[in-house]
Amino acid sequence: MQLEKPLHIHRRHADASELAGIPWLQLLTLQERDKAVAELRVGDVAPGDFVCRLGRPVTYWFGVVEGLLKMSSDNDQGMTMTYTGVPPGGWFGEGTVLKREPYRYNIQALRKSVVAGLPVDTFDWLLDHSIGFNRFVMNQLNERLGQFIAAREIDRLNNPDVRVARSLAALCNPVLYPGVGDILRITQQELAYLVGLSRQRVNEALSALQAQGSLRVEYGGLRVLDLPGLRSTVVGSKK
DNA sequence: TCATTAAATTGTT
DNA sequence: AACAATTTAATGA
Repeated sequence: MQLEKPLHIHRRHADASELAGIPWLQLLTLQERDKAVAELRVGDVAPGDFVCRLGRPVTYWFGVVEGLLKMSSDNDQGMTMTYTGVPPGGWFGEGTVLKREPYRYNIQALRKSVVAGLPVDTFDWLLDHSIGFNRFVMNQLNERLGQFIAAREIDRLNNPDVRVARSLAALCNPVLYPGVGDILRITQQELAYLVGLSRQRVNEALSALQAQGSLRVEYGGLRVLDLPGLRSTVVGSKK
């Protein structure tokens, strides 16, 4: 499977550009923000590195500043199933942090990435003190619920083009992943890995989606032109 | 800053 | 899975 890599990546403080990539900071008051920034840590992770592992105690609430992570889980047979990718702007694990449960999944870097972490105690403090923070977390939980329902549907789809379209739409969710914008930085190989198809098939699907005008294929990424169109893509064409 | 080279990504079979 | 073509990143003058 995968190599065991060091788990704790929190190293330095975030610089200005990294702070700008953390969506919930702007919802805080100055005092709250100061405290959060003081406790925030960022670190670089290499492809294959684990950000958190299933079963380990919760230490941080994590977010992606740059790069791409993969959320996966191992079933009892040791098979790894991938739930979703986590692009820039995505924060995850509120549920486990809230309940102080062990992580229920693995988070692994798909490529070289910058990850930010907020210590659980600071998370709790913000939850107790900040209206803006509460609103963000609530929004996040609600939106993620929708994502999981959509993910189950995607799993049942047998048409590769549609699977790719829906998965892409999920990765471009502006609420969960505000750091993405209209260009999603992801290679066809990475997308293939997330969706569970061959790179060739993904390439073919992307060409079809480009022909239908939903996106444009670019080097190292995709420009999303019609997000609703991606979501409603059906076999053959748009709904 | 520019030119050259290496590495990464894509399109195709 | 392999290959060539294309794009980006890295290097050094």
